[in-house]
Amino acid sequence: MPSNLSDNIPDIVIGRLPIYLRALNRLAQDGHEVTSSHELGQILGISSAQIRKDLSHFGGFGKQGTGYQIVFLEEKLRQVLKVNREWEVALVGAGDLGTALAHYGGFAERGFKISCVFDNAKEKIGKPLNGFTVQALDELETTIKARAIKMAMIAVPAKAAQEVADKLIAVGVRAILNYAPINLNVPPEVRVQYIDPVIHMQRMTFYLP
Amino acid sequence: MPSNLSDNIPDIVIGRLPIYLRALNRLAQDGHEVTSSHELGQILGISSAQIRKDLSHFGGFGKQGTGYQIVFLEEKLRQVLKVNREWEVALVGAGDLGTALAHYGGFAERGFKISCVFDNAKEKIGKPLNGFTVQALDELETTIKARAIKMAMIAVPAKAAQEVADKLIAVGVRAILNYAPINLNVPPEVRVQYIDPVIHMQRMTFYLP
DNA sequence: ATAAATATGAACAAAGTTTCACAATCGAAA
DNA sequence: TTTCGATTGTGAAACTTTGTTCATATTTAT
Repeated sequence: MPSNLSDNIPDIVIGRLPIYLRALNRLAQDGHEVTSSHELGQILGISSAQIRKDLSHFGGFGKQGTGYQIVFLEEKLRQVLKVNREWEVALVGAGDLGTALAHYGGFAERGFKISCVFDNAKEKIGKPLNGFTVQALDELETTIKARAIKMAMIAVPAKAAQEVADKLIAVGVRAILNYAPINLNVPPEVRVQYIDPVIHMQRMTFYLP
Repeated sequence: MPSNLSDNIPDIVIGRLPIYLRALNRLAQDGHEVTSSHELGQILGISSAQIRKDLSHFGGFGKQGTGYQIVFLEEKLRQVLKVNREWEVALVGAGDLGTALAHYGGFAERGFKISCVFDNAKEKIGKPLNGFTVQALDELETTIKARAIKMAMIAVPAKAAQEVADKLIAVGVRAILNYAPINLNVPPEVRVQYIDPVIHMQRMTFYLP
């Protein structure tokens, strides 16, 4: 009898759900209506048993003999992941990277709406950026509290990242996507995900001759 | 008796080494000369035992009672990861993302030199981009083979990514950093790492109230 | 010199994750 | 209606990863 209520699902399982969701999107776009754990596993390079076991944490979404209805499974996964609604996201840092993130359409498309941008450089404050006005860091507290924003992206230099994170957490942010190449120290109720492309590159060179 | 020779080290261990290296860099920059598994663990939120165990796969780099000499350990980790030299990298895709990647200084700084850029859009080919000239995809084979390039980044739309990957692999690339939001099908001798920021965001919303 | 404190590396134990294997179920076809 | 092939969901087994403990080595303080 599986349950949706924090059954203490392993984090590694949660980490695979967005990948399943992305593959299902693609299958649906390509006109498929049903799929199977075997087919999904083929696409993703994961065993079919693992996919079935992962999904079974949240309920029986498939039909024996048939497989999974793609749109139904997508809907269920969106519910589980809480991405069946729009999330407002604060962006801190309006340098090259911050600017690129503000312009990237993929966030809004998939439910994450960047809704304010902060920087502390005088020459950037007040400038328009893809529909926003870059705000001073001083305004971070007011803006984020007023909108009850819970998610943020950090795109500032490494030496400023911890301080920015502390500020964000103090005003209620609970999930941070950190592009600064540094580990953040955060309390346990705050989630952090890291993106540092060099780390990924260094992880691959080990296997090269 | 630990060995550097592919002792079949778990990939998860390899994945942590770049993170150790990044933290060591930072400690060195801050003027530290030695550290301990305990201190590193504090910084990274990892147990000290795990750090010692990970490192012991490659040799005894520390001194009992003292800890680890930072520059020595950095050098050893660079050797293990094969990042104690410069790697040439091909970039495919000169759109917004590709352009941002070409301009990002962090790759060259840490040993990954983007040394050619490809796109198939007529209006981009021949244009200068941070010191390179954007080349047509037709020239991919000649250029990559001539320079014996083994690493590439894919920054093209999802629908083109698999085809690009196939081309790259055919001409000798063995490690791919894929920014397209799609899983690539590759032979076992090729490593792929994925960067899709939305996936990271979706992984965090599960834990939000 | 000696004792106390610190820290590694290795062996062992515990916890967590993945795979296996199969009963139960479904839909289609004879 | 019965049979057949396909496919799920799941408990048990196998495997991987993490954490604990301890013998030993080094440094520092007395």
